[in-house]
Amino acid sequence: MGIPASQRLRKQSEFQQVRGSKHRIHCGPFVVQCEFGAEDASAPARLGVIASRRVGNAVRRNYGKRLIRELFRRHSAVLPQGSRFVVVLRSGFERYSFAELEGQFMHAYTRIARGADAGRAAK
RNA sequence: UUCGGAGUGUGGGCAUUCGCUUGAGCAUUGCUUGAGAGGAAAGUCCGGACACCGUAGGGCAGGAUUCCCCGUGAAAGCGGGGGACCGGCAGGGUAACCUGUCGGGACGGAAAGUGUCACAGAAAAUAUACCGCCCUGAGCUUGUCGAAGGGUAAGGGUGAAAAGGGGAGGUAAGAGCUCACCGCUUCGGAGGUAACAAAGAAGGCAGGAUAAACCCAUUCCGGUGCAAGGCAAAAUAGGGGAUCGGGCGGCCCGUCCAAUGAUUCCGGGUAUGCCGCACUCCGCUUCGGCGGAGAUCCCGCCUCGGCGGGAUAGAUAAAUGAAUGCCGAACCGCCCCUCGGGGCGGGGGACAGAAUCCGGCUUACAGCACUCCGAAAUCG
RNA sequence: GGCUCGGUCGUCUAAUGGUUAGGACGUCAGAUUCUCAAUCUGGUAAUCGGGGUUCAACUCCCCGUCGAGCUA
Repeated sequence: MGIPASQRLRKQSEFQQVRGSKHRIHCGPFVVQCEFGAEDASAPARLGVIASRRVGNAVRRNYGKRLIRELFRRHSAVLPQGSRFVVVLRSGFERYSFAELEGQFMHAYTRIARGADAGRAAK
């Protein structure tokens, strides 16, 4: 799977900070939330995945987390640096193939990029 | 042969590329190389190892255990055999019951004591007289009448359960009241390692069920659980109130510690990293490792007993993955067809993810293989 | 991860092992009203699943399942 431990969110405080963010995008099988400029501008983006018990048993939860992390790893180069992401898995994600999930993730990314540009322009 | 059920085993394979966790090496933050989920890792139902609680000693309370023998195991448990009991079937018998066979499992004790047994029924545990049967019989309407008193558990009906069975004698009617048989109880004890129990003797028959009701007996159990526990760092108000002994855990005795002591409540802060922890033990060490011994698994050799080599998951918002290609079972569609199968295309694997470790139990499980049981069809 | 507790109509709750599992709110039907509300009457509706003990189980025991709580 995807990403080293240094690029994962590991503390409850970090999760709660991103969960309070306004940037939230629904895309069917999952929800993406992000926060820009939380870290150093040169640091790579960091990711945390939330899979509640509603998603399924331990096998399904871990499988979903692996898929999301793999998507993050493939496209981490184009994500804005110094940002934090939290992906909340929803039940029924298994109905989507890996390619479909990738399309959903890229769609979410384009909206994130627009939001990030708008945020920079507002400053 | 097909279908169904139960049990056991197995639990898709190979290659390439890109990644993750971790050990080692080189280098200095990159490269090389090794390792990387299960039979249930699950449920957390039992038993241990290990760690801490400053005493783990005694008693009570509480919890667990439960026919006998053998094997295995540290224990829990598991396997085999036997005994008694219960249920089905068959045979004998009027019945009670006996014999045989198949199956079942939390199978010590109801004769230490207490409790409960609804509804129905006269009566439910010190048995009882509703109907019925029988005797005496006031009375007057003299009858197949009958107030009242008494005898009776044979018959009726109720119930899950009604206090031995059917028969003969006996009687006013009846009754183990008496008798033989069967059953039962007590004594007994051939035999058996034992649970158990044959023969025999005595007794007219008591002693309903329930202990997965309290309980009694038996054999055992100190408590808490790796979020145990240790080290380091950081932060804060080392604050205020109450109690007077506290460690102690459910209680008592006992024991240990001790008034700048301890507990508890209120308010506030922190909840981070490392070790424990990754086959085990021993020795050496420059603390990085090295060597030896042992356990388990795999491979090779082989004189079939060993020898040689290799290996032993260790994460913590929690690694063990993704993509592509080839092979591939179930299943679906089409075609051929000697009706057994063959070809082409699609399809692409059940339950499920280590969390201190180990042993068991329970539960989930597609397909395939094997064994057993049942049903149907065909052949002999 | 470890430990502990619980599950009763749609919801909140009662029931000593013993009647047809009771009550309130809800819901449905009827009555009342010109209509609605309120009110009255009646109905509907449940023991988490499986097995065992017992004459009889919501209750006792075992296995599973779902859901809570505690624990640094």
